Amino acid sequence: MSALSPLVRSFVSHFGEMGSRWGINRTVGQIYALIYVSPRPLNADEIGQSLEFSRSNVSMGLKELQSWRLVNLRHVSGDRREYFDAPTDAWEIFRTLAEERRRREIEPTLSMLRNALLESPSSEEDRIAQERMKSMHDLIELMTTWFDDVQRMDQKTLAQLMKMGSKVQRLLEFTSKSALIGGRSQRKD
Amino acid sequence: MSALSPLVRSFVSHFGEMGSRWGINRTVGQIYALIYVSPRPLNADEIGQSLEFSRSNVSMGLKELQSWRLVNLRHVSGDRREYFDAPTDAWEIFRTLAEERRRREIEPTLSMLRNALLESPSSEEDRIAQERMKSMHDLIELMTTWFDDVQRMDQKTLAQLMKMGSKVQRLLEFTSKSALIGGRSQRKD
DNA sequence: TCGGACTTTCAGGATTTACTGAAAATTCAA
DNA sequence: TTGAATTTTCAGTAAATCCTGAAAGTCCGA
Repeated sequence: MSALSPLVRSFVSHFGEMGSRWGINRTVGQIYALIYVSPRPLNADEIGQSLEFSRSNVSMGLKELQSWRLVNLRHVSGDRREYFDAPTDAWEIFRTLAEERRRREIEPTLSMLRNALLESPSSEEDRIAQERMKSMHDLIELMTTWFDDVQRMDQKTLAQLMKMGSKVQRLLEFTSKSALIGGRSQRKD
Repeated sequence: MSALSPLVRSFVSHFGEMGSRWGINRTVGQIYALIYVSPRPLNADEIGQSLEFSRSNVSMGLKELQSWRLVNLRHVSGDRREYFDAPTDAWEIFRTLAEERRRREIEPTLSMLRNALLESPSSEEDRIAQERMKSMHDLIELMTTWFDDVQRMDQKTLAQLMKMGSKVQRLLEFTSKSALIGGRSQRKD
């Protein structure tokens, strides 16, 4: 990690250390951190030099980050090399991460559960197992549907909702009495 | 995986395969899946036999699952062995998981960011880096505070809110006009 | 306090994952 | 086309992680 300020260095190191907990490796975490705080797009050589990784390692790390949609490929005019920067809008990053994790970590399970629930249980044990799978399935489905809905909301509304926190409860109590706005009567649940 | 029904077997295998994406290992994933669908608490020997893992591996896996609070230790009267079962309430499981992930995967980063934001930037690059760290910090803090709030809500309200989905937007628009319920005016933001 | 039933620890081997350097592939200007 | 600049691939090695069996530890009834 040559020529990095102590501030950036500690940020980058932290992302390296946390990487494995977050399901990416040390290298990928550090590359992301470096790009995220960089004031301008970086090319692979710069990254490799700053972090002291081999050129090929940087190349693979960038591929991984692109697959997570956490970095953007840029071109600098008059330069053939590929430059990378990262979205800086925290909400956007969060949404991207959530989408990707959903696709990789949740959808496969949802689909396995759906299949399992089609079988007819052949024993009491299986009946109970299936019952538990169903409650897991239903919660995941509720949450992902909700997440879809939330994603469709504009950022301002979302921020307002989050800042309200649990006060939204009072609001719901009030409206359910006055029947101003109902739930989703059309949805089976 | 001896003596498991095909239904349970495929559920268990799936958790094994997904384990690494979820930040646990294959063994731990499978042990959890087995306990989750089991109609009664299981002891370590039963688990080891069903999954064909060594006794010591089961022991370590159970420790890990206990540290995630995903399994409960039980005692069966007249039996000295330790038995384990898993909470079956999906909401409870979700909350537990969210709390533990927060503690392990988010809090350390939040605290690193807080430290980094105390420094005074010694260059333009550091100033920009710090700015980006601040927006990351602020979003994480907003989300975790919101999560705390949500956790305090009862399950019924929460389910209602989620089922409403993006319709909550109309509700917020309505109330902000009527000024019935405000945001958190006391919070600096 | 002995001994057996049970659980945990841990060193070392097995497996998986990460990383490198060299070579191949691609891209583009001339 | 050619060839220099750049990126990607990949086989081999390094490192990390997982898993096991053996031994140590704990617990409790007799």
